[in-house]
Amino acid sequence: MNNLTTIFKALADGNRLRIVAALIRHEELCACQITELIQVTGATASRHMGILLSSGLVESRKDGRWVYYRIRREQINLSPLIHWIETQLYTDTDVTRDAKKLAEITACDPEELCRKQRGEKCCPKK
Amino acid sequence: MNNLTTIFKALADGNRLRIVAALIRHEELCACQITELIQVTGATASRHMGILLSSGLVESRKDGRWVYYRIRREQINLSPLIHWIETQLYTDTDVTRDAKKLAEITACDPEELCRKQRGEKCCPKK
DNA sequence: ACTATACTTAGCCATATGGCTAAGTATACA
DNA sequence: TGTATACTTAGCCATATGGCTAAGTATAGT
Repeated sequence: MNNLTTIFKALADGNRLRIVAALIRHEELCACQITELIQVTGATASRHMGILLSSGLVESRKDGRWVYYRIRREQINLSPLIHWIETQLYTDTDVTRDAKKLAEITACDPEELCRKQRGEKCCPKK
Repeated sequence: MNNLTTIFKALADGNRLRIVAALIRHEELCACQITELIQVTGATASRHMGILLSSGLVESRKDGRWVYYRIRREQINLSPLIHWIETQLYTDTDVTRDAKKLAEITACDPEELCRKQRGEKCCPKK
């Protein structure tokens, strides 16, 4: 039951739910993309990802300086939950707004995105 | 999405999850039975039930001085979630302990249970 | 009408949570 | 080997949460 409360606690925050929704649609996102999406500091995003990781909902993969996150789809006992969330969010206005924003975010390299986050110019659109 | 975070917040507490688990098994329980199960004051139990009610997971029915709660099973979009929780908790040790306790609790009338909660003698077993 | 009582609401307190900044770690590249 | 940088961890602060007691509400029974 402790296990289950950890999962629900992980999902009981608007920003983390946005992240999960984003990962449901995008297969894999890197930390800076998630940071850009929810508009918090990298430190805050990192902590959210830590919570999602330890709940077992999400897994990460390190590639050089970059960390990529994805839904742990091989956890088959979680998949009905993920699927349910997906159906609940299918027509959600916040999620569709995020989806639009994510399209822009994923359009540029993480490389460029991070440059932008340090205040430099990047990514023609917006 | 706000709707969904409300649901997950409602489930992101050990005592409320115990209550949901109890209601999954017992169809209907009254406030004093829930209070007895999770061993908090009536006021605290009442607040937990308020949170579960406003999440839409649970509904209530008043019968005289008694209030009965049950899972809102007619909410068909919630039923996959409820079913998933059920499968997750099926072999859970905390839940089986609660199930045992609930058997004792439901063995006596709410009438008697409340008498016990005021410190009077009640219910032969324990 | 009055009292008892099952539950709810209000108000208090300790802890948990989510944001931040600043410092730490690890990796790429000159 | 040294610097830049992508992310993590530590520590701070404001707000949220979950427990309690006490007061309020509604209903049953005398």
